[in-house]
Amino acid sequence: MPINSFDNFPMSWKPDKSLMKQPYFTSLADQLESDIKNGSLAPGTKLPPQRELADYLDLNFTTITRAYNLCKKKGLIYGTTGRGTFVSPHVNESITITGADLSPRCIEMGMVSGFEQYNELVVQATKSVVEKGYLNNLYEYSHPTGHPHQLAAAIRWLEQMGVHVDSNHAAIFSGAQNTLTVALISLFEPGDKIATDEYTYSNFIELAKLLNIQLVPISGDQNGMRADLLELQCKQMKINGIYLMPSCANPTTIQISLSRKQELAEVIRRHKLILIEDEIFASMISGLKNYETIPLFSLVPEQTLYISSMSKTLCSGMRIAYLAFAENFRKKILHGLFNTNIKTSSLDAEIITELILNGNAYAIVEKKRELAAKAGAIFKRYFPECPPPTTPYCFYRWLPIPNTKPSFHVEKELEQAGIRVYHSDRFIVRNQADKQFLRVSLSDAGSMSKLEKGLSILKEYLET
Amino acid sequence: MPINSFDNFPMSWKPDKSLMKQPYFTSLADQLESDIKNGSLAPGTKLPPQRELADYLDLNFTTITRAYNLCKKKGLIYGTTGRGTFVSPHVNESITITGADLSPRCIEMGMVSGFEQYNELVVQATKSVVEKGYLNNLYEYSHPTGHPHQLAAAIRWLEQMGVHVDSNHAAIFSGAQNTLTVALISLFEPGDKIATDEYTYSNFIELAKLLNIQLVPISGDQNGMRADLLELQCKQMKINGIYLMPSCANPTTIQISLSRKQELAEVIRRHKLILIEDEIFASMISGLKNYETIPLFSLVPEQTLYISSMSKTLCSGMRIAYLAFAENFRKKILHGLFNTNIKTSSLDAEIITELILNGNAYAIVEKKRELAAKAGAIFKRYFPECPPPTTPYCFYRWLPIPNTKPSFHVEKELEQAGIRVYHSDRFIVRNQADKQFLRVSLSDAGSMSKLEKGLSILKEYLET
DNA sequence: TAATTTGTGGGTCTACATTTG
DNA sequence: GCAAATGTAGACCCACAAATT
Repeated sequence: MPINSFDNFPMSWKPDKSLMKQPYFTSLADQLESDIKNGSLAPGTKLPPQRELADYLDLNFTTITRAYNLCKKKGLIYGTTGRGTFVSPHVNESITITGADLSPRCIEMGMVSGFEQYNELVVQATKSVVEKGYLNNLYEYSHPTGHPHQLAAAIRWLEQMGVHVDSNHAAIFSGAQNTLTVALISLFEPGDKIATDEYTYSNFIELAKLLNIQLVPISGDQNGMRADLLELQCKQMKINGIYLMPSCANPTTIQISLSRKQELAEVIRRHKLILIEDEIFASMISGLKNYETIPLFSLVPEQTLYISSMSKTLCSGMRIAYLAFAENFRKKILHGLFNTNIKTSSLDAEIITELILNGNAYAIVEKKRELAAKAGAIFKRYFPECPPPTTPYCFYRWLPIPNTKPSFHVEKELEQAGIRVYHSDRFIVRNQADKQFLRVSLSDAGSMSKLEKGLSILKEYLET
Repeated sequence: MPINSFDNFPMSWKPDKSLMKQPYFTSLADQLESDIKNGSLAPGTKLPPQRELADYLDLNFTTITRAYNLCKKKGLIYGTTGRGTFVSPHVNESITITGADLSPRCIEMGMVSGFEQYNELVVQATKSVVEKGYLNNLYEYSHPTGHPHQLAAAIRWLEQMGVHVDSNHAAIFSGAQNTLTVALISLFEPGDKIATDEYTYSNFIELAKLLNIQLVPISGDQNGMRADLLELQCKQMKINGIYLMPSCANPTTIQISLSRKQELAEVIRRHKLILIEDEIFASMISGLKNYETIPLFSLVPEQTLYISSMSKTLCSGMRIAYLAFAENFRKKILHGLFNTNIKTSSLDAEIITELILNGNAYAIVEKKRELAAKAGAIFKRYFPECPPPTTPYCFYRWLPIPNTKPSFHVEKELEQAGIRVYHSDRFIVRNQADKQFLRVSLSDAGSMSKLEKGLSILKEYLET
């Protein structure tokens, strides 16, 4: 997507003077919003500078600032001092990834919900929970953060990820997305800023947009987000938090190196950022000798929320995630939990607890590792030139593609060809990127042969 | 709580001039916040007028406005043109009702989770779901709004409440509070205003506070919120939505009469308010000849979200609620659902579905009616002078008490005496009230004899 | 009823920081 | 490395509306 290169001669956007009425700034913002929404202002377009528009409309330029601010709050545009104001990417399409509406003749390589082949073990756990005969207790209203024995299992699980907390500093939530929601609502205000990777998980981008929280992208390299650039950005503006997926960034598959973690921790501490450490894949590498990892939680415990999702790891139908938090977040997080969810399904929590206690959780992880390795090998056969993920057992790949077609066309054409994959534009936090990628899920095709079929369709598409 | 009657001579609040530094408005807001939080400014206190403070601090008065605005956004204070600016009620205590931390020797008459005696039927439903052998399907990631047969059951249930929608206009959520969260996030912006009764559900008050949504209390009478006052308020300011619990307001037990519903619907339509119709108890009276009720949803369908919670009705351990919505909310609501929850627990949804399909949902409702009637009769024996609820089978009572002690002392003293009940101050939306009440839950004592014990403790306490 | 008090909303001015050329 | 372009932030002024006296 080229930035409008005519710059401002003539003005890239001319509001209709006749529609302007007091209050001017809302009137202007409304026009801008509708022109963005109806498509006459495409993502990436540079808007006229505030002073120029003010001149044109015969207003003080700070009135334009106010109009732009309204749209900025809605995530429609963003501005950089010295450079200008631009229409945000994907303002019109929702980039949310839901797994819904897939045509039955299409192979799923978009969604990453994580190898459903071993749900049978979860079914078994369900049966054994039901047979134990204490369901009645679970069905009463109590223990909104989780029943004591459920929390104990959660803590045990977290310990294996290197996160050590007691039962007053952990709680059971309804899945990772729900945990993120509560975290953002509880600890941030509308208008706050959170640093993220340049590419990050689409549903987090959308959630931030919903809550009027601004994401500030920080560039990174093969070791993860660059700490020096984070430091720089923190000096420039008030950044309130940072969102990271250290063991396997979604979608880029980058794992943050230990030394980078230490550098980042330093900056996080210095600028008092609230760190949201979203670990969907930590369990895949924890316990592996060669991939020993330590959570950022252990480096800056007093500022970190550590999220361990069980949905991808164990079973996507179970909406369970564990959150570990420090004492200074305790009151706010629990307050947020009570007032947004009241509590998590006791039954789901119990089933996951059963899986942890009877050891099958580990069996599932082990089997998913095997599947991930197998699927990864297949992928490598088709795309040997694709840079391999820094993390082993990653459930998806980040495939560079030629920069020829408008991003959403690529998705559509591939869907017509019979596979669903997601384009890098869905994951982009702010600016339009110069490179393009596809996130290729290896875990949801349904079988290895379907995966293989899907990859061959993809390869053929990219070669023509 | 008396409004500070010294008015402003000397000023009720003097910020420390030496602490003022640029930017003044944040500096001032910070001082105000900390003085409210540390208790030196009590709820209800009238703050100095903006111009007076400005004079004192040698600033322009709109700079004070900005400082006040910051605190207003946080819900710490509120202002009325012509009258002044006041410290909000319960700024320091969380009024959230969670059911947690009840001392074991205390009888629960605070929480209203709703007669857990029939959870055995839910256990049965769980077993039969497990035996059916299609759990594997439920555990895969699909149908984020609910599986088709689950939605079909939901629609059937909603129909019995007089709400008619198709499967594209209903979705399954993780309980009523979660539905409210998604509704507020999806359809409102920070700073928006929602009209409510003068007393309303505490967790809704807290949720609104969390999301920076302002609640505007509208007075009512025995037929519910007064439509003329709503009209008046809508003319005065931009109100974006309205929150009602028509069949049984929590905590006041008032049922909105049919004619009042029609008047309210008229105002709601005229001012294009988004109506959140929260029906926890509709199922208790639906189907009863003498209490026929029609939902506001049927009067202004295009502007209404109808929430039917299953947690209180059927089983509080099941986090399931149904939401019915009109086409124009569809996109936003589903977008909100996907990005805050991803989806609801399929297992919980399936169990509730099973209960609806096998008829036991109705059996549970019928049995809870009996319990509610029985508990109500006991209550009447102890407190014959307490005005009876307009709704039959209400799970709690709204008991007027003498206006002698500071509100939260009453709760504490009663807890020491052996019962937990909640004081009306917890439910108050804005101003301090002149009358005081207790909300007395009849449904959670555990047994009728415990309830009776609790009521006798309460009676004794009130008589001394 | 008119005058006063008080809060709200919107537009303007100035200082300043960052990016770009 | 400086000047110009450009966005950001804070304070001020004025018009106005509602509540009080």
